[in-house]
Amino acid sequence: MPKHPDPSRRSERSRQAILAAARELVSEVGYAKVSIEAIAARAGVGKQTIYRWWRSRGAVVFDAFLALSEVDEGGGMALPDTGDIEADLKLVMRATVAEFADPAFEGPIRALNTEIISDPDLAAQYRERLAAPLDEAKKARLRSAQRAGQIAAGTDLDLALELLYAPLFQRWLHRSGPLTPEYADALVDLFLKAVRPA
Amino acid sequence: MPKHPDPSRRSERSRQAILAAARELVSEVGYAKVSIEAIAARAGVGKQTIYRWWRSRGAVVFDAFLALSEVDEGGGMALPDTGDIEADLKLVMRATVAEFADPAFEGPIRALNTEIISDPDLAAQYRERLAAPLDEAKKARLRSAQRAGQIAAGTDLDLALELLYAPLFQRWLHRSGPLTPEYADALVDLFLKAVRPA
Amino acid sequence: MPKHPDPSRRSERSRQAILAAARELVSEVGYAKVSIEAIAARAGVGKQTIYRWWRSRGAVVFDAFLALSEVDEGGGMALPDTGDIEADLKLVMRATVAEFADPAFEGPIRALNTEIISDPDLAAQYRERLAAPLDEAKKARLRSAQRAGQIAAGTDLDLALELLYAPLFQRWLHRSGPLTPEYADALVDLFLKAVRPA
Amino acid sequence: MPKHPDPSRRSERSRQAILAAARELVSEVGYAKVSIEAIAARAGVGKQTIYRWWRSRGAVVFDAFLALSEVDEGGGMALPDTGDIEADLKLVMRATVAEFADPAFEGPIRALNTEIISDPDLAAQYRERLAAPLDEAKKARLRSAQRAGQIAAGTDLDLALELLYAPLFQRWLHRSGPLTPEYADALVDLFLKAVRPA
DNA sequence: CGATAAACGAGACGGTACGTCTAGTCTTCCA
DNA sequence: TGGAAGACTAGACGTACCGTCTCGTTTATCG
Repeated sequence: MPKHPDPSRRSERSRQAILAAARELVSEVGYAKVSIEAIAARAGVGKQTIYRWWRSRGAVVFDAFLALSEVDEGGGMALPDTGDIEADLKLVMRATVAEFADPAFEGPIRALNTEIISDPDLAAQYRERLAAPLDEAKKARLRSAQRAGQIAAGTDLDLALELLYAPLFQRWLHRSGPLTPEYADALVDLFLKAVRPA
Repeated sequence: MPKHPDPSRRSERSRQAILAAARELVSEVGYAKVSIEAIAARAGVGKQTIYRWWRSRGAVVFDAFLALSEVDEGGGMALPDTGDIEADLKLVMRATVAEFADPAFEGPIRALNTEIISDPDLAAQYRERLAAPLDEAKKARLRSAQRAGQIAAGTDLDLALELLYAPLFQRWLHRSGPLTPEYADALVDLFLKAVRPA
Repeated sequence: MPKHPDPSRRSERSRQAILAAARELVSEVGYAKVSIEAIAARAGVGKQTIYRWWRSRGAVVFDAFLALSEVDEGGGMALPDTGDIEADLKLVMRATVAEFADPAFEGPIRALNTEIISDPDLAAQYRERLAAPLDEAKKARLRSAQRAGQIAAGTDLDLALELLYAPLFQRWLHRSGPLTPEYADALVDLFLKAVRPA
Repeated sequence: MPKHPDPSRRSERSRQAILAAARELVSEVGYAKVSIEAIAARAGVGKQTIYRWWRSRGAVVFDAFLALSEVDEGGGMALPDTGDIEADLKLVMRATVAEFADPAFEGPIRALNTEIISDPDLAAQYRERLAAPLDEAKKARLRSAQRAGQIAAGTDLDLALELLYAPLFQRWLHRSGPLTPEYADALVDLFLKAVRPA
């Protein structure tokens, strides 16, 4: 029978120290070389305290970055809405392209995806805690465009979102082509053609 | 100065044994738990023989599956071309959806992507040896549709291909939604709207 | 400053539970594998309760067996005295030999000696609470033999006792020879030769 | 099936480093606190190299001291033989008493006995490699005394040896009395009385 | 055709990290 | 307010692999 520790007695101080140590180590030595041993040492924490609350090294690091992202965005979050869906989307997609090109994001995001791919549990957490809020914000903008008659009324917004973002994501993940502002623009153009009202 | 072994003296018997052992072990215990030690033992081979010819565990396993795929497809490969681009694409996309759902492919493909994400070298090999031929076949079909006036003349086929496949790939990778024949159809419909002639 | 708990408030129920748990665990898994953790869990007691009242794991287990032995023998205890010192000693030594051969005694006694060797404190307790009463009984019988003129008047009884028992003990401890009734007899013969009146 | 490593490939350098480290650590921190981890670190050796060649921590430390003792004594070894068995034995026993009192020997010998008590394997090694040669030398002296008519012809020399040494050993092990030159003399007197010719 | 040099199987080596276990301390909560 | 419960820091346990490094043993050209 597996022991279930009592979360009410959990040390918040240790939890924070562990997440901070994980973040630091990832950016210092890279995700692949971060060990639970090193996190524990850096955090001034017994290894058991990590094993008690996380299933795996992946889960710790994942949590560390998720916590970071959740803090960053907080609750409210919205895409620009000038009324011009094309301009707004190009702005956003160019920003996204730039973000993916940022070496500081590169490592952690790739690490995140590495974990997500083969761990359905972490994938679910990722969707719920990170992707879902972002997607909702994006869909809000698309809905606004729908109301403005710029996007067809019956469009499946989940599918539309994939159409817009997945090409960019895949190109980045597989390094199968350059990520430029022009690419972002071309993608938006094609996307808008696909979803415009008949 | 790093020693460069002479490929002409390489033992083909050992090479085959290693790749076979790698494949077997991946399907038996899962990619993450396959070790070079285990591959060597299973193949009846010294560890050094693996280190001599491959850079990393990822490279071995990658090679093992690449070799498998390359054998499967051989040289020629073409998508169906009945003249009806919509019907042809839906057929292909439904088949792709089914393939991704196959548990036998699931594991290895996820493992492959795990390696690719953080190893640019393997990513390049993947593109050249696996993705490129497939993409070429797909682009050939799209060109045929272009000639038939079903797809706009100026369309960037690389981008178009991403528009068609990336949404499916991302949904599978992140498990962010169901992969059904209906999904395949909806994706093709949206895609064709995006690339149809003005 | 070390806290000295008030013995008057000590929970007798906990004490008994701890000693019982210690005894059970020793006979179940062997002395070397008994941990304070396991004793506390088995006794349904907090670890601190053990640390409060005992100095070490050895002290707990030692106490557990000492308590047991003290109960067994009670107060009165005497060697047989038929007037024939040779016959009486051979009887006693043969019994002792048999006791050492008993597998049920083997483990605990070896464990006891392990602790005693390197912990002077436990050694002192052992002498006072276990060895002294036994030795006193044995010396009583020797004194009786002295009075009967079977043992020299000036004999140092402490040394005599060592002469009689230490060879047997050492042979058992080091497993340096067989422990048989014949051995007991031979030992008694030699002993009596050493201590007989001039 | 337990793996049996090939002794011919064993690194003598590592073996020596391990034994030396073990000896150093025992005298620095005491036997009880010596860990395999520490020995490996001190010796500049992987832990596996220790586990490959020794069964337990006890076995390593044991070997370390046994190796030391074996070197010390070399092959030849004999007790003094002036023709006066009483004088010779008193000399030897006084020396033995002094040796046991030496704090530098105290620790290691107690540690040795701790291991021996509960590990029959080590006990056997101890008898063969350490005790047997010493006992043989002692028995040689007793045989010489037998030939000189100072000890009864039929005496069982193994038993006699125990009679002579076990009391001293037990008193030291259990700290049950003072170890003085006078004690040594008294012991020899009693011993000689036991074994003298009828 | 015999030497000679490479790749080979095997596996010991110094190491790192694993995940588990226990020590001994500290904290919380209950009776 | 003492004691059960158990989370905490610390660190050893024994195992699994890492990548490197000898060892002999094939093999396979070349002199």
